[in-house]
Amino acid sequence: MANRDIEALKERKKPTQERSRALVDAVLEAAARIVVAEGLDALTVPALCDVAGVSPGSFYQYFPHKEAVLYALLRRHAEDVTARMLEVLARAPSTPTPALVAAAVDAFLAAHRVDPALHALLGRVVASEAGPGLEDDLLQRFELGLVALMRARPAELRDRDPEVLAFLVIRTLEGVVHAAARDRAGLLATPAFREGLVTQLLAVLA
Amino acid sequence: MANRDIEALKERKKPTQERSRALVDAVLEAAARIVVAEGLDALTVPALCDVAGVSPGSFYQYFPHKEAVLYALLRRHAEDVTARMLEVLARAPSTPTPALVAAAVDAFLAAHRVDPALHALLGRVVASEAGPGLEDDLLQRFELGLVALMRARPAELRDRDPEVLAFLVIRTLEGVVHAAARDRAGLLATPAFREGLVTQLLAVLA
Amino acid sequence: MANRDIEALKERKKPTQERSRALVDAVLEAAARIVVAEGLDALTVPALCDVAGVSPGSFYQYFPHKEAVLYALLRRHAEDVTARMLEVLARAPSTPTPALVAAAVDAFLAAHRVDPALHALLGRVVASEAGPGLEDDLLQRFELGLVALMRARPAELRDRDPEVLAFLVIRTLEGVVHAAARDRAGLLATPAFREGLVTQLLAVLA
Amino acid sequence: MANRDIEALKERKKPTQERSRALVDAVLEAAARIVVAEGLDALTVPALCDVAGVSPGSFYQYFPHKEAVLYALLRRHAEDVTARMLEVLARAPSTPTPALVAAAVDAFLAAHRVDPALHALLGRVVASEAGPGLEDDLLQRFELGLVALMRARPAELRDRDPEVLAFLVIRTLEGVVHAAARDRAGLLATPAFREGLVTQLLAVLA
DNA sequence: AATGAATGAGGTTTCATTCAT
DNA sequence: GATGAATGAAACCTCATTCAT
Repeated sequence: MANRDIEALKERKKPTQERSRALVDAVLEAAARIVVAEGLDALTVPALCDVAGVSPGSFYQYFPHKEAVLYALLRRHAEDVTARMLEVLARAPSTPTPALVAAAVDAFLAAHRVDPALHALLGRVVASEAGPGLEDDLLQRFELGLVALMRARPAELRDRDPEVLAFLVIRTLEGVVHAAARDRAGLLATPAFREGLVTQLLAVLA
Repeated sequence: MANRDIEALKERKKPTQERSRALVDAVLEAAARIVVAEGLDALTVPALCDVAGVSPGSFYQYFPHKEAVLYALLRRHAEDVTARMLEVLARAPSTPTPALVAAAVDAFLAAHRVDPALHALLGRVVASEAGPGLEDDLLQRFELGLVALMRARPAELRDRDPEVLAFLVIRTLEGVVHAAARDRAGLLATPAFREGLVTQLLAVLA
Repeated sequence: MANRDIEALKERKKPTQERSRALVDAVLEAAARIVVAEGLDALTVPALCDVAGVSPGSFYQYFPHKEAVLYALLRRHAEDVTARMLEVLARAPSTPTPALVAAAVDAFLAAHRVDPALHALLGRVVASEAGPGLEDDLLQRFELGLVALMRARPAELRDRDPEVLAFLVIRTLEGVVHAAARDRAGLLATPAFREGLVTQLLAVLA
Repeated sequence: MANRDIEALKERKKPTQERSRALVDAVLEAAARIVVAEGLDALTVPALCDVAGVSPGSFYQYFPHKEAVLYALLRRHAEDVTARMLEVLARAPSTPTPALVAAAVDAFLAAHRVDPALHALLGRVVASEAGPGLEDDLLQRFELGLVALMRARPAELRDRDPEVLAFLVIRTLEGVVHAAARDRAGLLATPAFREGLVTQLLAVLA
């Protein structure tokens, strides 16, 4: 799965029609199934077309290249997670830090409780292939939100660099939750796991 | 980069001669360079052979398949990291937890300061491709060491599950450090980053 | 030319369209030409594609593997021969044994007069590579027909085992005719050759 | 297994030394084993060297190319068979035709009762690859002997062409016996099979 | 707008053969 | 004379992508 021109992602027809939207959904659905069941290498265009019930010609009318499918999946996931996190941050002003952190952890865990295997995989894709730049606009909104939040509570921030702390918090969440999703799916719903995460992040933030 | 028979890794000739050892090293070196510079998909056998100055025939005399190169790289890294961590743990009896955690973080950071881009890739991508079982014997020795350590300090462990805590600690280290290695290499040497990590892990462990 | 999964033969697309039928024919034609001119080892996929004017991609859309071409050629030949022989056997009830044997020999010779070099190769090499099971359904129908015929003439069969006799007859025909096709193509049309074969087989059957 | 320069066969060192003779024997032995057990395609130089316990360098000191091994095996078999047949023919003057034919069939069957699978395979090799020219000097001595014999019995030959008859006899023997060796090894020792062959050949010859 | 046949580049791997030691 | 590491040509086959229908 090579790195590909991310800018090309918008070049193709936007699936505004109802039928086209269905096609795109079928493809993404199929991609998720294939990738979870057989791994990234099984995500070939023929396989995708077979599972999605779509012809290669149609496929290439909505995706500029194969990688676009993964990127779309990734964006979907990133949007979901970011939305949940921003929602939590939005409640920040009226919430004490410990409750806020707990809520954030819960939101993050909730986002990863649906199809954890897929999310773990997507995490890997981000880590390796797409690298920075794909989901960064989303991730950064979260990071910026977090930084803003911390700056708003200088007593807890003390004289530390909020950007470093935000980086730590977000990457810890991602790293640990994806690792659990991949290797110990059972942990995801465990109170001990959640408590640990909350403790850890609270220590950083306050 | 498909998952491949890990058992086959020992089937090929061991490079006992000096000449062969040089060949294997050249290949690993080349693989690291390619992967860091152009990504996992650029790691093809022809590319590998070109960069390493080796013929495909020779390559396949020492590696059962292409993936074996990555596994070898991974094992190398895992051995390095584990050795460092176990060394720290060995000093445990006479060291208070905060100093221990700081030492562990330092050791982990030190291990990732050489070729951080490669390590980020290895840690997150290959480890999961190869699945559990490749570096597990190494990783688990570290995890078990950590669990033992925590059980030896029941006052700090309280009634929490040491295995969950060990998982959190190790995956946090991996996730955060690899993310930094990939996206913000500058952070790796920052005191703020190190402090943050220590604080975080200490919060979990004590 | 390794033995290959015979079951896979039906996995590929059946050439229903006119265009595809032409492709398959071109490939078989090319295979016959190559094999006769340069031997079995010259039958490589690149050579096949070059001669047939087909791309490897297209080739593999209609043949599951290289061997399938030979199998198809073999089946074609076996079907031709078997059809001719069964046709002769069908006339059996009203025909005395000598005339029947003469007719069978003539039919067999006629089948091998077109492209004898190819048939010699197919008959002796491929039949055994593919092992029993590829043309067996065809060959056995002939063998069974022969057995039935002999049982219907117990005076001539006497107390001998018809299956052994059928084996002798069929393998003699094959062996001798293929040898002639290969080494002395001139013989195939010779009355002396034909008479000799008829005499021989008649001696076995009556 | 490509066709190769047969003339090159004598280019290499003749194994006159005792040690060399052992090497050549080991290689031929190994080749027979491989070919019978796994088929012609498994006869690779590495496999041959492994099984024979010989290094490739040594191998190429005694064989000009891989094919030479098969040719040597073939020559060995052809020499064995021809010797047996000529021995039978040598007794001809004092023996009536039926007894002679029976003796010839017996000799031929005896030659193929040792390692029939190998002989069936060699028969195929002759048929397909080496073609005419490899064992022909041997085969022709047999054929010529047979022709001479028939000419010596003009009453039985009548006005038929002895060369055609010799061809029929020899190819029948080869074809039928090799087929039996390959597909129905059990038949080789059967009286019914032997009787059938004798009857058949006798009908041609007398 | 959809289809799916065709393309052909290119990847992995093996193996016959040579040659330095 | 023997070894076995090195070579590199070449085979098989897949797959992303295009384009005629």
